[in-house]
Amino acid sequence: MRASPPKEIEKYRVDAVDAALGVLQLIAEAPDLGLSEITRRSGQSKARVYRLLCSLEASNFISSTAEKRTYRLGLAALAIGNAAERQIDIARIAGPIIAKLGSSTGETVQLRVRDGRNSLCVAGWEPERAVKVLAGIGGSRPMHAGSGVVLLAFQDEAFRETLLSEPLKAFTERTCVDPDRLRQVLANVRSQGFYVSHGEVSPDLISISAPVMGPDGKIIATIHIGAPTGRVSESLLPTLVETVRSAARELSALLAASRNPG
Amino acid sequence: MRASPPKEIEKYRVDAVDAALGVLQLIAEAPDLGLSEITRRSGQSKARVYRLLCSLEASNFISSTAEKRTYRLGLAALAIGNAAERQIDIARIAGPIIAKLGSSTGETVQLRVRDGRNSLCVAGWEPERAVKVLAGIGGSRPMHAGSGVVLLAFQDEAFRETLLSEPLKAFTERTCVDPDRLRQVLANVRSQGFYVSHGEVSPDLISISAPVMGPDGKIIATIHIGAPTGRVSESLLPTLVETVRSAARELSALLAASRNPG
DNA sequence: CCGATTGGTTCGCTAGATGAACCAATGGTT
DNA sequence: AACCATTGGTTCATCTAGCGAACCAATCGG
Repeated sequence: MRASPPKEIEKYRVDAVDAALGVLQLIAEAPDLGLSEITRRSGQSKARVYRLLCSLEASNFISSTAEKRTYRLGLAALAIGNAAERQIDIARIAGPIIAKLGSSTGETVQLRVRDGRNSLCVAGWEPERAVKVLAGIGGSRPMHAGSGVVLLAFQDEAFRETLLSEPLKAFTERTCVDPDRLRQVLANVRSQGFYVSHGEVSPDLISISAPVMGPDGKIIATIHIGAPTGRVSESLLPTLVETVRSAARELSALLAASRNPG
Repeated sequence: MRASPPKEIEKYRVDAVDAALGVLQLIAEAPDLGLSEITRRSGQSKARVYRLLCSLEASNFISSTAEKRTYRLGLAALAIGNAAERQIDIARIAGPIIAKLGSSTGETVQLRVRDGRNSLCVAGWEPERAVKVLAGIGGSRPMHAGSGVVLLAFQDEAFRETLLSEPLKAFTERTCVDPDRLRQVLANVRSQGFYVSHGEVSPDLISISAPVMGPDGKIIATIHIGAPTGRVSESLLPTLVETVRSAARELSALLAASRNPG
C-alpha cells in the first residue's frame, strides 16, 4: 500500500459535514444562542444552519431548551469527550503526573498541546484553595503567550516564522508581540529548557512551563503550573522550576515507553 | 411564534451529517480501526466513509495514526466534551455532591440520565482503593438493569411499556428480563424511592440508587454508589441507602434552584 | 398598533455528494 | 517466490439530496 504520497485529505472533505462540525464548535464556544445568531456567526444560510442543527440535535450532540429555542451541547458531546479522554494517549497517561505535580506545589497545572496554530489545554488539575488559576480544560488560545511560548519554541523553524510573520494579539501590556524580541525569547527557551511567564496572559499571573518531548526529539506538549504572582517568591522560583521540569521529564519517559509496547 | 406544533426535526436531517456523526460515535466506541473495518461496521459505502473520515480529520475531531492508517478521536473531541461538561447543567451542578457522596462512602459514584432508550453515565467519582467499581463516564447501557431500573421506573407508562415489550438483554443470570417481574420491581421502586441491585449488571457488584427529581415531579437522573458485594454487609445497607437518598434529594433541590434564577 | 426580528417551512434547481469500479501496495499462505 | 485476499486511497459519470431565496406566523419592543 502506498506509504508516503500524502493522501489528499482536503480535497475529499464533505462540505455539509464541515459546516456541521463548525456549528458544533460554535455552540461549544458560545452556548444558548438562537438560530438567527448562530446563522450570523457561522456565515451560512439560515436554512442550512437549521438543517444542520436538526441533525446535530437528532443525534443528541446538541439539545435545544424546550421553549426558548436556544441550543447547547448535548449528551452525545459528553460521551464523545470522555471517550476521547480515554483514547488520547497523552491525556490519559499524564493524569497521575499532573495530579502529583499539582498536589506537591499546591497550584493549578495545565498540559497543553499544539492544535493547529493554537495551544489547547488537554488536561489539568486545580488545588482546593480560595484563590487559584482556572484549569480551563478544552480551552484554546494563541501560542505566543504564556506557556504556549514553550510549545512555539520547539516547533519547526518554518512554522515559527510563519506564525511570527502574522500580527500577534496582546492579552496584556506585558504580552510580547514584537517578532524580534519573541525570537530571542524562543531561543532562550530552547537553550534553557523551561520558561517563566509573568502576566503575559492575564495580569497577576505567573506560570512556569517545561516541554514534554518525544523520543524523536520533537515536542509533544508543555506542562506548567500557574499561580497568582503573590504566591511565588523569588526564592521559591528555582525549586518550582525544577519540580516542573522533572514532571515534564517523567511524562516524556512514560510516553516514550507507551509507544514501544513490550 | 409557533409555540407547540412539534417542529419536525426528523425531516430536515442532513444525511451526510448523520452519517458523519455515526462514524464519530463508532470511533468513540471502537478506536484504532482501519477504513475497511469502519466501513463494514457503519454499513456505508467505503468511498463515503473515507470522505467522512477526511472531514472529521481535517476538523481534528479524529486523528489518524501516521503509518498504521487507523483512526481514533482527536483533540476537537476533547474540547467539545469539556465544553459539554461545563454547559450541561446537571453534570456541572452534580460535581460537588457526587464527590461528597463518594468520599463519605468510600465507593464509586455514578450519575446516570436517560439517553434515548439507554442509561448514560454523565458524571462519576472513584475512590482511591485497589478494588473498586469503574466510573465509566460517558458509558451507555440499557436501562432495565442495575441503577437504570430507577430511571425506568419513573418514566411515562407508555415509554415503560414499549421498552418492556421488547426483548431484554441479560447481563448476568441475575438480570431480570421477565416483563411481569420487572413491572413488579418498577412499582416497588416507585413506592420505596430507591433500589438496591445485586449483580444484575456484573456479578459481585452491588449498587444502591435513588432518583433525582425535577420540580415537575419528572425524573432527571439516578445517582448511585456501586461496590463489590463483599464490602456491603446487611447491617450497613440501611445507612448507605439513606446516604444515597439524601444526596439525591440535595441534588434535586439544587437543580430546582438553578432553574429559577433569583 | 406597527415594524423588525424571531424560529420554522416550502420548493424548484443544480451543485455536489454518491457508489461502483479501479489501483497499487501489503502481508500472510502455501 | 508466486499467489490471492485485503488494505487504504482515487476516479468519474450519474442523479439525488442539499441548497438558498422567499415566505409564514408568532413575538417583542417601543
